[in-house]
This record gives sequence, structure tokens and C-alpha cells, in this order.
Amino acid sequence: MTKHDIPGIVIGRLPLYLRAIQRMAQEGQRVTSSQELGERLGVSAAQIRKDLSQFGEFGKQGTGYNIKYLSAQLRRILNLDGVWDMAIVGAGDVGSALAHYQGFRDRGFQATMIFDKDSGKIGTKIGALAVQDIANMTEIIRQANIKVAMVATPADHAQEVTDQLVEAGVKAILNYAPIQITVPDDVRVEYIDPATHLQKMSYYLE
Amino acid sequence: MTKHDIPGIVIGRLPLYLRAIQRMAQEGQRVTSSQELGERLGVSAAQIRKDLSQFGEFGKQGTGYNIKYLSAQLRRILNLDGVWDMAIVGAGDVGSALAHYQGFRDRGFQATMIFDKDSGKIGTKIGALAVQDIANMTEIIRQANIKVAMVATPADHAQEVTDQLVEAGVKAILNYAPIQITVPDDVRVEYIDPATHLQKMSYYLE
DNA sequence: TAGATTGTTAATCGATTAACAATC
DNA sequence: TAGATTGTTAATCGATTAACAATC
Repeated sequence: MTKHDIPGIVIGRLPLYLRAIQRMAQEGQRVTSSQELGERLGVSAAQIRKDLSQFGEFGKQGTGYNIKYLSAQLRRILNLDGVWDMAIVGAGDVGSALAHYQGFRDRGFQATMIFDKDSGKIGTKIGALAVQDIANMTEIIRQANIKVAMVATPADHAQEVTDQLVEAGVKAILNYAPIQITVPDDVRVEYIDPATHLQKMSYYLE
Repeated sequence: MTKHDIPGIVIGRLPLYLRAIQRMAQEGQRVTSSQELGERLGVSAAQIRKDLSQFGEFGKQGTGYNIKYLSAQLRRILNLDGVWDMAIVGAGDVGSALAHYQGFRDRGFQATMIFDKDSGKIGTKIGALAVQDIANMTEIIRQANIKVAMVATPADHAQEVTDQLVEAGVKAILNYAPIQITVPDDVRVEYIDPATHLQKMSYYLE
């Protein structure tokens, strides 16, 4: 089984399944079914069973899925057994909010460094992180063996910063800049752009 | 033509097309083709032509699409001719970053109010906005005829806050809380959860 | 006119769902 | 045992792509 045997659209749903069952666990629930999970998430029970069956047999006929077990399996599949260190590029409002955000840790990630090019910001602290000079970024990231980064610069610097991250060995980039960026085949990019989400919805307004 | 004749997946791509051609316009370009646009966005030329053809004929054989014209048409289709006022719920780091964010305006939205329940925050200013008491939210939003809101509360308050927004007449919600929320059929919800994006990518790491 | 590119149809591809035997 | 629910297959549904006549 290579990574590419499984459609990306299936992989994209696994984190949603994980989030939902972790919440169920928090609420003290021990077992769930594809039906219950599907209702919570607004997807069909058949789809959940089919998705999970791509990776193994995690349920039991008649009773459903043990939540702790399924949670552990999903974390294993998604490479979330440890915690991935992340770099943040850009110490504006978005980068700052990301540096403060406490929610990553429980879900397998933590920001360990933040970079900016503004000399007025370099050296200041954002939460627990001191802003570092972007001029040294490539070397520092490579040294620390960081594989995950979040880009929170203005659009017109995003590609340049991305090139440096790739050069430094980063393999997964979460891009907050409202622009498409180009990377080699072995690097993944995901996008977060609130305005595009809002525009999707405004179509249906009025 | 009702709104539901056109697949949501097509609507979801229009903002990306718009973003790309607005950038082209900014760079002084006057005309583009489905091929060029597709290369920029990593989608096929055929898909772009097919998507656009759902709404009309915007191009010219032999030459392509006039950027200003296509941009205006997309804005019209997406209901972006004016500026939609938005409410922000939750004045933590995320709400605060959203309140400061200058990028919405050019893309058809602006935050005009922010609410929190913390009496220590109520009355303080975040950018141009004074934090208001969430206890008065429903009334204030209804009064102002606000149709769009962003939820930036902790997960365990997101549903409660959503119910109030719906009650106040909001029809589009961008939810930053890492939890699925339930709304009536005539209300749209989009989700932003950086951790799920990161988890999608970690599957491919190592 | 020759070259380029659209809008659209038909073919292909892929994803979702329904159904059910297996079995806890 | 009877009831419930899985994992999986086949059928359905929907989205993408290829191809090309129309035409700028």
C-alpha cells in the first residue's frame, strides 16, 4: 500500500472523524456506530464504514466501534502519535494568533518558532516564542529538522517564503496568505483563506 | 434557475477564480484564457470553462476572457457588489486577529461588531471595534440586519452562540470553533480549523 | 485567412450509496 | 437465539475530461 492508493478525499475526512470521536471520548462515551458518527458529522454511515475499511477492520458487528481504540488507530494512520514541531512565518496578527493558540498541542502539533523580517519585531516575545530574523530561517529550520510550517505573511511574500521553507526541508505548509503557491511534488500545501469561505456563502445570501 | 441547480462544488471554485483574476488585474493583465488560469490554480482548462458556462458566456473565442469583465461578473454572481457587514463572536486571539484583519474589505466583507461574555473585555477596543456584551448580541444583530457572522469562541460555546445568531437572523456563519454545529436548512456554515488541515498533511509525512 | 480559444456534448472517471451476508 | 451493526460488493450517482464545431 503506497500513500497514493487511498484517495485524498478520504484522508481529508479522517481528521473530522478523529475530532468527533475525541469529543465523544471527552464526554465519557465508550462506543459509537457508523450511524451515530455519521449523524454527528452529516455524512452517511456507509461512507464512514467504507472510509475506515480502507485502513483495516476497526469495528465489531452488532456493537460498533470502540472509541478509544478507533481514536488510537486514526492517530496512528494520520501520523499523530507524537507531536510535530512547527515554524510560523510572519508575526502579524495571524502569526501572533497562531503562536498563542493552545489547541494544536492536543491534536499533534506545536509551534516552536516564529519568524519575521521587521527589525522592530525581531527579539520581542509572542507568547512563549521570541520572534527570530527571517534571514536566518532556512538554517534554523533545517537545523531543528522542522517538517511543518505555517505561512502568515502578506500575499506578495508568500511564494518567496515558501521557496525558503522548501529549501529548508519543510514538507507540509499551511498557507494563510490569500494566494496560490507552487511547491515540488513531495511537499503538501493546504490553504486557509476566510474570505473565500465567506464568498462561497454570499452566493446563497439574499 | 434556483440556487440549487448549480453544484456547491462549482460555487466553491468561483472565489478561487475571482481571487486569481483579481491578482492578474493588479499585475496589469487585461485578458486571460482558461488555460492560463487553470495553470495558475492547478485545475484543468476544461473545468474552468465548464464552471463559468453555468452562469453565462463570459469569454470570446480566439482571445479568452477580459479580466475586468469576468471579475465584475463573478462578483455579481457571488453577491459581492456591496460590502457585507459581519459580527465576530468571541474576542480571544482568533476574534481579535479577525477584527484587525484588513483583507476582508476588498473582498466584500467587513467586521462591524465583536461580542464577548468576559466583563473584563467588554468595553475595551480591538482595532476600531468596541467589545460588546454577548448578552445583548441577538438584539443588536437583528437591529443592524447583520446576515454574516464569524464564531471564534471555545468549542463548548459554539452551538449555543450559533443558536443565538440564527435567532438573530444570521444566514451565513464562518465557524472557527473545532466542532460541528447544527443550523436550519436556510443557514450556511463553513468551517476553519487549522488542526484538521495539518492532520491531513501529516498523513503523508515521513 | 490562419490561429487561437471558447462553450458544449459525449465519454470517462471516480465517489457515494444501497444492500446484504457475515457475525458479534 | 434475536437484534444490531460491520465490512464489502455492485449499482448509482455526479464530477471531470476529452474532443470539436463554432467563431472571434
